[in-house]
Amino acid sequence: MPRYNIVPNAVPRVDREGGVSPCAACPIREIAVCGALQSDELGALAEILDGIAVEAGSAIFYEGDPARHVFNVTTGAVRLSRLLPDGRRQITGFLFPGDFLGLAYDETYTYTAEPIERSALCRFPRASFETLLDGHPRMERRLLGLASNELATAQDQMVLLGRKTAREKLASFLITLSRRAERRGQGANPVHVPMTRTDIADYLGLTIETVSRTFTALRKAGLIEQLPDHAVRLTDSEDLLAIAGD
Amino acid sequence: MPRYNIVPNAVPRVDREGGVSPCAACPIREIAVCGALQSDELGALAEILDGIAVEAGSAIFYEGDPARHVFNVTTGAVRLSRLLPDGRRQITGFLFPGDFLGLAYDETYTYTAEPIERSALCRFPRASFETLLDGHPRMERRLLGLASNELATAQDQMVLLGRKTAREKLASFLITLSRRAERRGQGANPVHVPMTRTDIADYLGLTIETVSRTFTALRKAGLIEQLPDHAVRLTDSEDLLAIAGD
DNA sequence: CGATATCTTGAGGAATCTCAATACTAGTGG
DNA sequence: CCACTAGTATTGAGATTCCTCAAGATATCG
Repeated sequence: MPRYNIVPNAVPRVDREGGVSPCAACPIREIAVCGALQSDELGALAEILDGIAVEAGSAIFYEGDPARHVFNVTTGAVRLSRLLPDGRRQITGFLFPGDFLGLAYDETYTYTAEPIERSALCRFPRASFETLLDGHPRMERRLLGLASNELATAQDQMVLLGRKTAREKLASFLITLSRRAERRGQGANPVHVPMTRTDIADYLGLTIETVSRTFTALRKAGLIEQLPDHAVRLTDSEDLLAIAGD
Repeated sequence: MPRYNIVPNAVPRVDREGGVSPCAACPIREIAVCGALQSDELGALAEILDGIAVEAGSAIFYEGDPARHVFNVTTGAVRLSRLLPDGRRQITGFLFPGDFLGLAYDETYTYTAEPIERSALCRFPRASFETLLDGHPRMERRLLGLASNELATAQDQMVLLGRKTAREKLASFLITLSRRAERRGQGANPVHVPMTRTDIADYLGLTIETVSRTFTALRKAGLIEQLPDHAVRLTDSEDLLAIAGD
C-alpha cells in the first residue's frame, strides 16, 4: 500500500519532449542540490523524477522501509523522527522547500518522514539518482557539502538537547526557524511556526506542557509576541539570540 | 603556534620512492575511507599525507580554526566537542582508528578535536584531498556513504540526548562502545572505556555525578562489572541492550 | 455550531543537578 | 619502594528544573 499518491502534475511536465526540463522553472532549484547542474543538464534530472503530493497525517516513508528513493522538498514542511520501542519520539529535523531527504547508507531508512502540512516533493529512484551522480561529479560534490552541512546542524542540535535549558532551547528553535525562512527568501520576522506543540516538544526534548509554559514565559518577558495563524514575532531578536547561546 | 607536532615517522614512509605506499601496510585501511582505493592507487594518497602524533591534553584543531586539513585516526581516541559561550560543553562524538575527521562545508571547523589519549592520525591538506577525490570517484562515493552513516549516528545521539534517561543513556553508550570495538576487531566484551567521567557526562548530557551514580547502579544491578584499567565487563548484554532501547 | 484536537495553566512529584566531603588512582620525587 | 600530590571518581544531602497528571480554555474543521 503506497504511503502517498504520485501526482504527475505536482511538478509540471510540460515540454519534457521538447527538451525543456520542468526543473528549469523550479523556484527552489538554486537552493537545492539541483542547483549544481547546468541548465542543459536538467533534462537528465527531470527524466528520473516524479512529483508527489502528501497531506498532513500521511507519511512519506517509515523508519525501516526499504530506501528506494531520495527526495527534494518543494513546498510545505516535513518532519523526520525516530521512535523508541515504548513510543517515545525524537524529531531529528524539520525540512522545508529546497531540503534534500533520503540519504541512506543502509538499505533501509533509519527514520520516518512525514509532512506536517500539505507538501510536495520531487522523488528520485535511488539507483537512478546514483547513476546520475556518476555522470555529474559537481552534483555529487554538492551532495557531500550538503551532508557536511547537515552534520554541523546535527551537532548544533546535540548541543541544544544535551546542554541547553528549556528557555534556551525554545529561543534557539525560533531563531533557527527564522534564519532558515530568511535563507529561503520568506518572511523571517513574524516567523511561521507550522508545527504543533507536540512536534516542538519532541524536537527539543521537552514535554508539550514545558513548551507551552516556555512560550508564555518568553512572551511575558517581552521577547516574542504570539500572533494568529501560528506566527511568532521576535520582538527582541538580540536578547533572544543571547539566550539561545550561539 | 602549531597545535601538534608533525611526526614524519608516525606513518612509515619507507619505499615512497620505490612506489610502495605506506598505506599498503596500514592495518586500518580497509575500515577507513582509504579502503575505497585499489592498491595501485595508494601512492596518490601517501603523496599528500603527513603522519601526526598527538598527546592527551593537546588539540588537533579548535572550533573556528580555518579548516585546512582532513584527518584519519590511525591509533588512539579523539573527542569532538562544541562549547556554549558560558563554557558548557557538548561532546558530539568519539573517534577511533579508521574514523575520518574534518569534513567541513564551511571554511572553518565547527567543532574542536582533541585526543583523549596518545593518538596518531593521517593528515591531508583539504585542497589536495579534494583534488584526489576528483580523480577517484569511488573514494568520493565512499565518503558520501560515510557521511550518511555519521548522520544516522548523529540521529541516534539525538534520540539518546532528547528522550533517554540517565540509565538508558549509559547503557546505550557502553553497548555502542562495545560494538564499535568489535567492528575494529578489538575486544568487545570487557570494553575499554578510555574517557573520563567528565567526557562521558558531556557526551551524554549529564553531570559527572550522575554518570558515576549510574555506573554504580548498573553495577549493583549486576549488569556490568568495573574492572581495572578503565575496562567494563558487560555482564548481561541482553538486559543492557533492552535498557538501551535500540 | 458542535465536536475534536490542540493549547494553556496549575499542583505535586521525580529525575537530575549543585554543592560539599571523602575516596581512589596515577604519576613524581625523595 | 614509599609518600606526596594532583587529578579523578564516588557518595551524600538538599535544591531545581522539568515532568506527570488533571482541568479548563482555545482553536479548527466539518
